[in-house]
Amino acid sequence: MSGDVEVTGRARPTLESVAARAGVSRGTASRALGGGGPVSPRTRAAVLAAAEALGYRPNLAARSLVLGRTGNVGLLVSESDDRLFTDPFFAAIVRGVHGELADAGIHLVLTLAQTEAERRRAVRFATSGHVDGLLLISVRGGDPLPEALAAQGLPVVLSGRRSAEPAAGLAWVDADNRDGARQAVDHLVRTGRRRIATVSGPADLAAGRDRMAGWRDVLRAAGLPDDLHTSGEFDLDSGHAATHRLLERDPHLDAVFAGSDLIALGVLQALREAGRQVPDDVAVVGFDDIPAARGSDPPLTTVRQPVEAMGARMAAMLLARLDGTPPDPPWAVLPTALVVRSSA
Amino acid sequence: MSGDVEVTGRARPTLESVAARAGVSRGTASRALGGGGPVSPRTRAAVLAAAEALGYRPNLAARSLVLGRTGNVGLLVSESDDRLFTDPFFAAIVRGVHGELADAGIHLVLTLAQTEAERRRAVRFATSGHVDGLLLISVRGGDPLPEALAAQGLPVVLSGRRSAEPAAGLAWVDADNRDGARQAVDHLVRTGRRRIATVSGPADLAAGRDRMAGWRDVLRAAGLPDDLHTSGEFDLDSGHAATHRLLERDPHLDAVFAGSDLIALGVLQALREAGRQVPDDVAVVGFDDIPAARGSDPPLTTVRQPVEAMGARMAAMLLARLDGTPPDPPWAVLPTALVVRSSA
DNA sequence: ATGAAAGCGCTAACAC
DNA sequence: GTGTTAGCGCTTTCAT
Repeated sequence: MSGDVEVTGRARPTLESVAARAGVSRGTASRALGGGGPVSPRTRAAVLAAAEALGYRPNLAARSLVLGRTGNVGLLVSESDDRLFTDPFFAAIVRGVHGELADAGIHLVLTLAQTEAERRRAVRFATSGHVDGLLLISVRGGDPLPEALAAQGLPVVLSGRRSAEPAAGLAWVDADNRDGARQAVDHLVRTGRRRIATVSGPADLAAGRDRMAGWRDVLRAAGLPDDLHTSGEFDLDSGHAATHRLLERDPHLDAVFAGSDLIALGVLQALREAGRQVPDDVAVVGFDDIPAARGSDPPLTTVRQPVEAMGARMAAMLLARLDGTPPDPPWAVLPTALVVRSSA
Repeated sequence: MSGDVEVTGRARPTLESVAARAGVSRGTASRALGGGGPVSPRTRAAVLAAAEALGYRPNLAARSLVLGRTGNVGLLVSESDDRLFTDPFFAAIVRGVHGELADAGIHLVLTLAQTEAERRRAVRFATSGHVDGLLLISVRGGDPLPEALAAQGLPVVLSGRRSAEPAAGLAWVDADNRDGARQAVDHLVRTGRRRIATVSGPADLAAGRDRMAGWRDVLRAAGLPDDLHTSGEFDLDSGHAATHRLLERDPHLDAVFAGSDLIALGVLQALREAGRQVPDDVAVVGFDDIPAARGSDPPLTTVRQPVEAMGARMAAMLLARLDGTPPDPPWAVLPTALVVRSSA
């Protein structure tokens, strides 16, 4: 080959070259472009024109070095489970977060932490000065990571409920899982169901616990038995296996509240195998409203959570904190809503 | 409140402080920690100990400023469609990409570009020196973005087939969509189907076109008619509506090859409404193997593509390019595989 | 093998 | 209002 023809032959223009072309000093050019200092309209116009002509883009590393801020926030997916990768939750969170950050000119740096080694790397990353703050997704109950990070002085916002008095520098956003579950089970009770089981998600994820608690709330209030429950992962196999166990314990159960739509799909499958008609013999309600929920047979009644809005809210809370106005209270609970289709 | 107790009271240790503690100069400390220069074992040990004791983390902005590299690569999701957000494709790509980058100590900066305004912002971002290279996801056929970016001298790798001779600095990775479609339709033919329709994805996405081409390949080779095709988006409604149209055109069709699993779910729904049994009256094959594919009634026969591996490969190609060894050829096509369940 | 010094591109404090 | 200057923290010659 005839050698690398370096297309970017001319080096990127610096503030220096812009200033030179506009016939001013570097400091003035800096003020004209971004800073708040006083600049005459004439000069400003000249600098802007020069920058435009040269195609000037500020060097972010240099800016970040002097400012002590990076203009980045991290999104750390503490993914011990596969949930994020089996439903579109992750993508929706990202979309919400990104929308909010982009408006503020902040960039999103993504980090996954599945293994223990990756977790250590993620901590190093978060404390390396690469980001000004951190968003944490899918944190298990006893996980010390958020507090550890916040203790380093890094602003942190989590998805998923935490204690009502989070540590300093720590905030959280969650969907109202408990109320969503109540709506779902309430719907079952009002439509005449009496033996209502639940297949809930992992007990060490707040979402799993809260959805089960909502189920129990309604049953107790209605004076109905709350003995039919099993928990597992948020996936199809969990739903499938659990339903067969439940059916053995009580062949006459007439409803199942599933902790997620994927679980619900497994429930439907098991009910088919057991010869039960849905919703005639057994009603089924899911949670999440994933796209495939509309395509099941029958289409799934489920609880929708505002995932994208949750992402946006997390980002907004972090930005507020970075602006020096920590949100008070340092948490937010977003409403969920029942979507009634044919399965219940 | 009693004032901000700045927990990070002591400023972050710099190389200077490490050097001081080790009793050497800043330059020596730098060499000991990372650089390749000659350092005596004694000195190196002293510097390492000092760094450890101080909890030293290099300032990335400073390093990036002097090195002219950022240690970041961008993942730009040029999402004109909703596909990434309705199936777990996006998450799997991210996982693959991240795994590869993390090993190289490179960070992933995520950018979405849905609207025209966001696209402009994304271009500014990509050319702002914030990233050393760019990964592009979900690019439509005529989109000039990749070439424009590559022309700026930015190394770019796309997901999805491009011309066989991509522009300089541009590379791509794709699944073998055409072959996957061939496997699917071949399976239909071998199991006795004769009126095989397809509901394909968008014609301006290579994946959509290639899957339809594979369908046609097999039908022509088998001397079967290839007139039953419609195209739409990669979603459930497309599949649903298209199937009703197809059924009108030929009530006797005995198989449908769907361009995605979500389409296939819509197809199943429409077939149920039309009173057709699957697979007895009509066989259905999907594409992607999303988690919900196992939960449909009947479970979906589908084509699996190695999404995570595609992400990893994209990242690997970009890293190679950044290391100065551009991959040759500048593309990769990864194999797909038929997963037979009950729907065909 | 080590120290001194230059400089990456930028902002902000300080003179004028 | 504008120019000058001093760094931000790091890597890398160049001497020694």
